[in-house]
Amino acid sequence: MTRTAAGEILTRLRDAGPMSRAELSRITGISSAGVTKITAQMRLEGVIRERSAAEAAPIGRPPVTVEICPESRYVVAIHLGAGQVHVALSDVSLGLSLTESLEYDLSEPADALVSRAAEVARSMIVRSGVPSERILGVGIGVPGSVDATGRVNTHSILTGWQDVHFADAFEAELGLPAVIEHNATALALAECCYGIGSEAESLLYLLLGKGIGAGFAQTGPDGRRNAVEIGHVVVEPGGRPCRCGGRGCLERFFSEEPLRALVGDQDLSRSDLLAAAMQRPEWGKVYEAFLQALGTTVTLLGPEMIVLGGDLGVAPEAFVSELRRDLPGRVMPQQRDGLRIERARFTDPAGAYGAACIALESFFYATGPVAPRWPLRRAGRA
Amino acid sequence: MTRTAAGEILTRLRDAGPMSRAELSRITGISSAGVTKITAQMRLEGVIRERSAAEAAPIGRPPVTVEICPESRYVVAIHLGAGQVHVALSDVSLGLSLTESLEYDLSEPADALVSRAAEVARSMIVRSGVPSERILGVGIGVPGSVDATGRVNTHSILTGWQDVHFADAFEAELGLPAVIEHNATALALAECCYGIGSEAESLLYLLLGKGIGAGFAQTGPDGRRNAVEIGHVVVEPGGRPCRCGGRGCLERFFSEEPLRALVGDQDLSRSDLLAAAMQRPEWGKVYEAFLQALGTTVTLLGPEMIVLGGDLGVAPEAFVSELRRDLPGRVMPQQRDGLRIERARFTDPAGAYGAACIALESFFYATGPVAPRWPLRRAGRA
DNA sequence: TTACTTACCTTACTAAGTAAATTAAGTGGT
DNA sequence: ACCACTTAATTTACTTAGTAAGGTAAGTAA
Repeated sequence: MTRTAAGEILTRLRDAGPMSRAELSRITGISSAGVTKITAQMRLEGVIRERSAAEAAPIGRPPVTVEICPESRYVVAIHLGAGQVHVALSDVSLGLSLTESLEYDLSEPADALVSRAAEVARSMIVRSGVPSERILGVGIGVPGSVDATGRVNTHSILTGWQDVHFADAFEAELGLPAVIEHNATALALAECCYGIGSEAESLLYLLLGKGIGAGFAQTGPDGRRNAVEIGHVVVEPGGRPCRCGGRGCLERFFSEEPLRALVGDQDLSRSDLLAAAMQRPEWGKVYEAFLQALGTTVTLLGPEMIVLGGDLGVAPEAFVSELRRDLPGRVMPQQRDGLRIERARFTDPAGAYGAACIALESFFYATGPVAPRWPLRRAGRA
Repeated sequence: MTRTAAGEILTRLRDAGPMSRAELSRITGISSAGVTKITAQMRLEGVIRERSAAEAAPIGRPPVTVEICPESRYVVAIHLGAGQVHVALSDVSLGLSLTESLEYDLSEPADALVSRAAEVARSMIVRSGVPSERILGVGIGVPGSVDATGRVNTHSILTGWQDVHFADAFEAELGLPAVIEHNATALALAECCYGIGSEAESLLYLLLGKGIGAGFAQTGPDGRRNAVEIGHVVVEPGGRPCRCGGRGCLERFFSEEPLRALVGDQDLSRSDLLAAAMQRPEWGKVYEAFLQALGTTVTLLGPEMIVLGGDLGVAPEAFVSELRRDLPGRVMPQQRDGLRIERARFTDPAGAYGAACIALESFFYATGPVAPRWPLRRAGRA
């Protein structure tokens, strides 16, 4: 979706690392004059800097390498998880400088939650000492579906939210532009751009927690991204009823509650749950259901990589190696060859990384539906 | 993916019908000055015309309605189906003025087929009497996967083609720019833009023929489209081997060959096959497999409408009504509510409509990866 | 020193739009 | 008949984001 030459240049510098203006011109197709002009502007804005040339070519004028200044701009990341909110401040290389979390009750009204999260964000901004004009915007990750404009949370099963205008709400609270995205989708993009999937063209991010969800992301201009309701793929037609209204959904087999029931231990930490479940005789059926749903998802969406996130990111090595062994047999040969299965790189406040990534795409790399905000002089004019 | 204001205006005139410049400005957000300038250029080019105003508002200066001239430009459509090629000439409203078909053997080399198809296209262009500068380009529908650039047929199971550069080949043959797309995907877009799905935001096109395939299309800027390998969704793990390399794929249950085996009649026409199959006692299992794969596909992709194409487009009414009754129970409630199931509007040389649509998107409405070609004066300068 | 190569910058230009003011073409009140 | 009012369309002057062409910078090699 990269639209402007400036966004294209920044994205290349992020993905391929520091390089000379000449090389930028070659790989982007932008004229060298254009690169000069745009990089000059960016240097004025403090967004990129020159670096004392690396290995010069043996001939001709040695190139000057330019690189992104990670701390030149920041975004606020707000991850609304199941009962927990993470707020963080991220630089443009997805480095989180401050993070904070807060608990909430799933029945808490959305607007009350927005106020509390915004208060945390405000105090964090103050504490960080980052001048406000360097903070470009807010990215919000939500545990449910998002409309096409990236402003409304249309539906969240877990909390019961319906058509909540989170972007509007946070913009009003913080005075910064905001975008929202589905949690797993945001994480898919984060892994795709900055994490384990940076070499892959497309990726499916699997998120196991209270439920099981997924997101799909693709790099490049016109790279699409979308939520994937893998938790509600039917793996046992006519099976047990699911909160989604269907029957026999994957989530009724492979998510916290059914796994806990399988293990029969309510005190086990969630990260140990999978290891314990794998010891049970009934595990085979659960694993088969998971494999079937995942195989179908890969067949239909064709990702080059599967990234295991949430509790799957800390799954026992046996689980990962079994999956690497068994999944290829469930997908088409063309997909099978290149298919990689990896653990997620971003953990801990994983959702905050996703939310930050979404904000960066929109407000810094200019690949989202919103105009970039880093040219400060233009923003100052408004 | 609409990028230029000109493309945006044309797309609106297509989707919402003729309207005044003022209204175009309002709904697109383009300044009224811009609309004036752009429409003036388009009128010069002969692409749009004014119409003696419709019902004027009771107050203020009466608006002048503008509309697209369907016969102002043409594209060549080439549909490469299973053993049959359709070549057609289409105006910008997807009206096919000439169509022709030719048979080929599935083992015929791709380049020989290109030559023969191109020869048909050349003679058709001559016969049509359309001046060559009004023919914008070629759209090619292929029975397999296509790379991201819209130029290479990476893989076709039916014919065994691998990495065939159809766009390059037809450009060389015809001297016109070319784009390719997966057949079912092209048809999805055609139904979405001009056919039964014009009110829907997104749609899944199901194509039953020798195999079963599908395509997904979404309207609007950033509207994505992609092939959907529904035929290779596994509906019976460990089942009968499929030519794709997997086992128990839907295509082993629900496509020409297995249906014919079910009915036990080799002479039945393909359009009567489904009706005959529905009478057999084993139909229930086949239908269940279809329902399961389709339900999962809808869950994962979330289309607003399902369009039945190919032999499904002429399926018995009983089939369609059963599907309308049974499918909603297999998808999530949010998807269930708005989900519509309809027969395709484009039949006969259906694939040609798809191919034409793809060409129009790229070369006229400027929503594809290629620059629009309708401004003749610019093209003349090159 | 001179020739050559590659990197980068400057100038002049163009494409594609916008904002603000102006003109056009109707209605209805007096 | 005339004028206020409204909406539509156009014109003018400007802005933004680039490109093309050519010049300058900074090194190596003979």
